[in-house]
Amino acid sequence: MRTHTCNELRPEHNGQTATIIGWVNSRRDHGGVIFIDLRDREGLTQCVFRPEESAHAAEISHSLRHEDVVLVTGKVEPRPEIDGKSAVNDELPTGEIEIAATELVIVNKSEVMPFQLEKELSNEDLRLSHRFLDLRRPRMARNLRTRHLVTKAARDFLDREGYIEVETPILSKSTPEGARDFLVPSRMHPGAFYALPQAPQQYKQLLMVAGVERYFQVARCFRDEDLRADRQPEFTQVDIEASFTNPDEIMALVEGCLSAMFKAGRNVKIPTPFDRMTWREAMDRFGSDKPERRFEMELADLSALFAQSGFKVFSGAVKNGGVVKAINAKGFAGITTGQVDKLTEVAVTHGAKGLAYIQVRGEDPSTWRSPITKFFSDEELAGLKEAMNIEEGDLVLFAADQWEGACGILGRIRLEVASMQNLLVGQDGILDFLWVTEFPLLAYDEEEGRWAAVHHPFTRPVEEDRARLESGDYEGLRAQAYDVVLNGHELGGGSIRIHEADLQATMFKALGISEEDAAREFAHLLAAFQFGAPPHGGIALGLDRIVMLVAGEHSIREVIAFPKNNKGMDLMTSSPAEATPLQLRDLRIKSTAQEKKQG
RNA sequence: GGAGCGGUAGCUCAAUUGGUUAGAGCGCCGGCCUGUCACGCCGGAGGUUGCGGGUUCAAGUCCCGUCCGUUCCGCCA
Repeated sequence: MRTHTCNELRPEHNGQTATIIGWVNSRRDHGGVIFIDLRDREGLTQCVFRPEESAHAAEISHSLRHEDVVLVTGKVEPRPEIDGKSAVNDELPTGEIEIAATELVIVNKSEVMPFQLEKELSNEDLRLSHRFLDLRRPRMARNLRTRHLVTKAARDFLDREGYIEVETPILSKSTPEGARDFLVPSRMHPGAFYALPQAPQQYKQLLMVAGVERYFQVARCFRDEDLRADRQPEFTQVDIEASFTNPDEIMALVEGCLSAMFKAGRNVKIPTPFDRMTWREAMDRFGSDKPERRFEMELADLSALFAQSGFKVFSGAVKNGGVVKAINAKGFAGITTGQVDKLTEVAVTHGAKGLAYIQVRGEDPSTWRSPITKFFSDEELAGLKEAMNIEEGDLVLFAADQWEGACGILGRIRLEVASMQNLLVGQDGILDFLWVTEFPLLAYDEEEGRWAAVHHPFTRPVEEDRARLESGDYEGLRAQAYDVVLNGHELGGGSIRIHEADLQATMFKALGISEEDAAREFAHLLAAFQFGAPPHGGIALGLDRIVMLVAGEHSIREVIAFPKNNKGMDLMTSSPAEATPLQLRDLRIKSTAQEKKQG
């Protein structure tokens, strides 16, 4: 067997006989002398085959092809100097030596590869259907290792903090709130189904009632919803819960945990504590509950300035209790018509009627190019110039609507403009962590005509808002909930929970869940709360997203070994797949074909 | 469910206004080469332009439908 890995031999090994095994990364056949770069997971080592050392090994080395698995034995030698030129390869850690092969065993031949490992591949289908080959690429191998290091760092950190990992069931119970569940039919209980957990939320709260006090789990979660670049139907959370705690403690814990994870995966020290900002401030200044703060372009409030404006779109919005907000895209007056159209489209997609803007061609407002400035008074123009710090070359963009809507639209526009202006190019090294606190407790769902939990139904209101919850005054209630944000990505969210049966019942009532439904769906939780449930709270961190950001990737698929494609399929194993009639019979489920037959 | 972008050789891509036999690089196959390291040089094979229909003297290119991929919206407590 091998005596060394492919990233182990150095000049100090010169003269020794070594055996290495791995994949043929490349072959450079000079007719007489042949070079092979042998690869294992640790690195590359050059093997040189010369007829004078072993005619046999040199002969069969000609037949080597990409990705053959071979075993090479030979003497470790320094790279020679040829015609005064050194053959040392500075790019390789093993570049000062080579193995002069005396024996070559072809362990296993490879078919011609469907793609070249050293080249980037845009065909996602091909990558996923041959994932076992895709993962051989150095970048993917590195990502797998990064994931391991980051996960291990989280486990080690939480262990040191007195948290114990407890596994909770995968075969679980469907819950009425939240995402669609994956259902698993029960053979022993025909017609009944398990659900795969969307999160171990209720189990971890029950573990608090059980007296575990400090729990964590690297937990697989499942949601049957449409996918995105940062969303998979199954994903992993670092799930944390503690008793007798408060938001400050949880936030400090998470700061320590994330520091350990980034240190382990990227060898960077992140400054703590993180900044904090209420949800209201985040929305007001950045138009997002996960602010990207690596560039400025903050939202300004112009409601007072335009309250009496002759431009009815603005004054009307204010009269209706709304706001006029604007951003100043410095130096972007040269925006193209196509880009304006694109921004307008973004605004309309998110519920705006249109997008008002001013291209600032000069100091004097008469030089400004805009479809709306003609409606403004001189005072309004002067006030606008002052409020927005308008200078030649700027582009000012407006939104007028109810506060949350206007902020949200402008927040999206802000990100789109930043993308157009390349404001984030070269900013990958900046890690801007932020806590967003005091999320709303409830939001009105127009479609369903009821109030819904913004976080989840177990989230505790801010204590001073509790009376309003109990009296049915749901507008603007704040939750003891917090999200941790990095560069505009939500890394995790948590809250202090409800631990009293009566408050939980009040919450279910607010969500329009009847007492009978609550008793049926959440009996275990309500019962548990009656036996000395400790005050508790926690958080869930999205491990896939964290690893993605640690690794500098742009999709979580790059840091998941075997991800699903956009349609939720595993192209390698071709799942989901139809079950056999026998399987379905055991489960007493009719196949689609049978149903059609029966009409 | 909706919108954008894409689908041309094994891979990455090109193909002018609709106009000759759809090209290039890499890979693959064969030959040459004793110091390369993405070796080099010579030669070769490889295509139902995702699929179906339409317009046209002529379609990779235009139109309609459909399938697939991807990004986003809805959705994701």
